[in-house]
Parts: sequence; structure tokens; C-alpha cells
Amino acid sequence: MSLPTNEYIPHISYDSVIFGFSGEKLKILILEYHNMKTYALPGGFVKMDEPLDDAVKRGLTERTGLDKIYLEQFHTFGSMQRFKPEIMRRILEEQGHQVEDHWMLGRFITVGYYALINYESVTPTPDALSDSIDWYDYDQLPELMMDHRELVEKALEHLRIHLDHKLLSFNLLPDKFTMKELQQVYEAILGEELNRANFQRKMLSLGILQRHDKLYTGGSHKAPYLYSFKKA
Amino acid sequence: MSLPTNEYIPHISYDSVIFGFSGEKLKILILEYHNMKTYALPGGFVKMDEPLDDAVKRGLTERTGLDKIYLEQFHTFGSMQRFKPEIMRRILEEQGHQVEDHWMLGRFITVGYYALINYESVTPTPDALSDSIDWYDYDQLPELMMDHRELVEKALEHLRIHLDHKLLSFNLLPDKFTMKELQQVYEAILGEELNRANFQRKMLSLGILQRHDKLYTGGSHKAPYLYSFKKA
DNA sequence: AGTTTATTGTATCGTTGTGAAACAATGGTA
DNA sequence: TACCATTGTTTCACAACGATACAATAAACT
Repeated sequence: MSLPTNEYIPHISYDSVIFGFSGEKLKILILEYHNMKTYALPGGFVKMDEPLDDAVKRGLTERTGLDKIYLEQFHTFGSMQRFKPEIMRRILEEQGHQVEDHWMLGRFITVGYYALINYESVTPTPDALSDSIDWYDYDQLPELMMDHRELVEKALEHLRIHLDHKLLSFNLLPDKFTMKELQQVYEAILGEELNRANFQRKMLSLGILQRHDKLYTGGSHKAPYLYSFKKA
Repeated sequence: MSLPTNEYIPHISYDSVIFGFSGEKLKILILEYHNMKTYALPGGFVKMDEPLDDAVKRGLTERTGLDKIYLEQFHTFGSMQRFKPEIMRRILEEQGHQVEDHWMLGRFITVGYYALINYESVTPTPDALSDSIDWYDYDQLPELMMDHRELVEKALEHLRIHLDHKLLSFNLLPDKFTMKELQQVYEAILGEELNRANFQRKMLSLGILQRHDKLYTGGSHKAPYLYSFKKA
């Protein structure tokens, strides 16, 4: 895997908060630089003649193996606090790159995106500079480099506000799911418990759910229906 | 007034949609390049060691004469459609600038901000490249360069969504205003008429309005109260 | 087969929010 | 004093919502 050369626009980057959902928890994909014990969000750069959105999609596909991903831009970060050339210098050195006057040591303004993906369909793959990439529970994130924690918070804030508005929660679930699973996604994102009966009433009243066969799990209780989102 | 040199970050710009309100209409500040009959949003560039937000505030203060302005970032635009070097080349030439390899001819990713300001307190001032700056009714905007029309629409969309959430409409009004004026701001932004009684009930129930003396305009009818927003 | 238990689906009830309309108050004019 | 235009408030029907209760049912246990 090769390091980006300066066919890329200098001083501009993107970072992505990739949300997944599993075991009743909201999860985020985090890169690690092992030797430095440093954690970061997956990100990348924009080629000179490449649309910004395409650059982000390209990076996401590389990190996740997925092709069509729900993606939303939420904020662009341009403070000077995020200019920490020493960290980037050490990362480059660790990987044996020529460091003097390297374009990645400049100041970067970064565009934040978040993605919602189906946890089970992903095969996380590290990028050229990092050693591993793994899922972390949102409430057990390691300390992240630069302002990446702030990006996560702002992404989640944006997601919460738009959760109902765009009905995007289904991107975190498989094609078919139970009402309970859907509720758990909402609860994980909102960080609060919801009333079961009212949640069901609300979701069904929206008229966007298709009811399928029941799911017999073997549990000694009533079997839940499976639902899918109606395609518009 | 001098043209920016390359103490600025290349390939990054900002553009601002500056909203005002007057005569029951929502208005936007638009720059004009007279000789080219071209219209554009006020924008600018970010200095190498300058926070993005500061750069935008700097530009807004220069354009409006105002110091403290309600400002919100809404989206970053990075498509290739917005790369139109011929237009920028002609603008530079019109102003008698050296054009070959000029850094402003490169591709730009632009960060969109919108501002809400009190129409009456503004003294609009053109920038180094434009000939005039004027208020235009939102529903009578001239054709704008590049994707600036798209920026306006996206800014307004963002503003509509957050109108209630952050109660920011008061930034468009003087310190004291009548309920009717407040309603007119809402109607101008939302683009629809609202029920007078219900609007009043809603606003008063929020508990954020301070009622003052009545305003006697000389009209032969009941005088309205003046209100101001309670300072948090 | 009947009973029990855990879970899901639905109904009910009181409260709150909202749209539409009516009513009341009031500053000026004829 | 009657009238008009506008503003402030109330009313009423209805939708939305939170909390709770009730009904249905799949499997396990007697």
C-alpha cells in the first residue's frame, strides 16, 4: 500500500465517523498506530481533480469493503488547535517515510463526514499509515488524536437531530429486522430509553415499514414480526 | 484595497450567505462585477495561520461593518462543477491583475456559512475584486456565478431546519420588535403564512420574550406591544 | 393437554400541542 | 358616539404523545 503523493490538494483532508450497530451498542471504526499507541478516525485526502464526495466514498470503500454507503457531511473543522505537525511527523517516521517538508506536515482543514453501515457486512481494512482498524463502543472510545473526539461528538449530534427527519437508522441494520432491534438502534443513538408501545405505534404510523413473516428464535414467548423499510 | 497574495491557503475558500430582513422580505447581500454583469456571494480566503471561523468573521466584518454577527457553517462544497477558471481569469483581468499561474485560478473547495444580521445596522462594502454590493430580495436574486445559487438554497434549508431549535430569528430584528414583525421574519424564512393567534401563543409559551411598552404608531387601531428576547 | 413465563402486539386514558375560528380590547377616525 | 383596523386572548375540535394495561402467543414445564 503506497502513501499518497502530492497529486492531492494540500491543506485539505476529510475524516469519517463510521457508525455501526451490534450487541445493542453503537460502534465506531477507529484506526490505531500501534507503536505510537495513537488512535484516529479514518480519513484521507482529495485528489486535484476529484470531487470531495467521491474522495470520501473512495476512502470509505477502502476501509470497509462496502460500495454503497449512507454518507452525510456534518461539519468542517478549521481551528489552529488541530495543527499538530509533531504527531504527523512521528507517524510518518515510524512508517519509514521521508519527512522533511512533507506535504502532510502542513496545516489541514478537515471536512467531517459520518457513515451508517451494517456492522455485519464490513471487513475493516487499515490504511497506508495505520496498523489496525477496529470497532469501538461509542461509550468506550480510546483517546483520539487531535480534535477527532470533537468530530465524533459533532457527528453524533448531527445524527441525532436528523434521525427522524431522514429515517436513516435502517442503514445500521440488516435488510430485515425486528421492531425491538430498530428501537435499540434509536436508543443507542439517542442515548436514552424509549417506551416500547409508543415507539411501535410511531414507527408503524409512518407507513414506511413492510411487515414480513414472524421470526421464530426458539425463545419461549411470542415471536416478533420481521420488518423491512419500504423502498421509495 | 489590495488583492490577497498567497499568504493564503490555496484551494480553500469560504462563501457567506448574509441574510437580512426588511419590508417583510428576506434579503441577501450580493456582490457585483459590473463590467462582467456577474453576481456572486461575498467570500474570501483563509490565511495560513488563521482559524477558519476567524477568516469568515474577518470577511463579514469587512463587508458589513458589523462586529458581532450570528454565524453558522452549513455545508462544504467540493464538486468539480464549481471549477470555472475562465470566469475568475476574466475577473482578475478586468481588475488589471497579473493572471498567469495566479493561485486564485486553481480549483477551490469552499466552506459555506450564513449570517443573520440586522438590516438597518449594515453599511455594505465591496471587496477587492468586486464593484458593488447590494441587498437583493431572496425571491428576486440575479443569476449567481458557479454554484452560489446552490449555496443560497442550502443555507436557507439549514436555516429553516434550525429556526425553532436555536431561536435565532431575533438576529434579523432590532432589539425591540412587535409580534407581527417577528411573525413576518418567520414567514419570510419559511416561505409560508402562519396563523397569527397560534404564532403568538407559541412564542409567548416559550417564555423567552420580554414584553415592553406599547408602540403607538398613530394607526387607528390597537397598539402592539414591543418585545425583546430575554438574555440567557 | 393444561399451566406458566417471557415477550410482542395493541388498546386505552389522560395530558399536551396545534389549527381554525371566534371574541375581546383598543387607538385612532368620521 | 359609532366605526374600523389591528392586536391580544379564548375556545373548541382534533392530533400527538407518555404511561399503563390488556391481549396474543411461542416455547418450556408439569
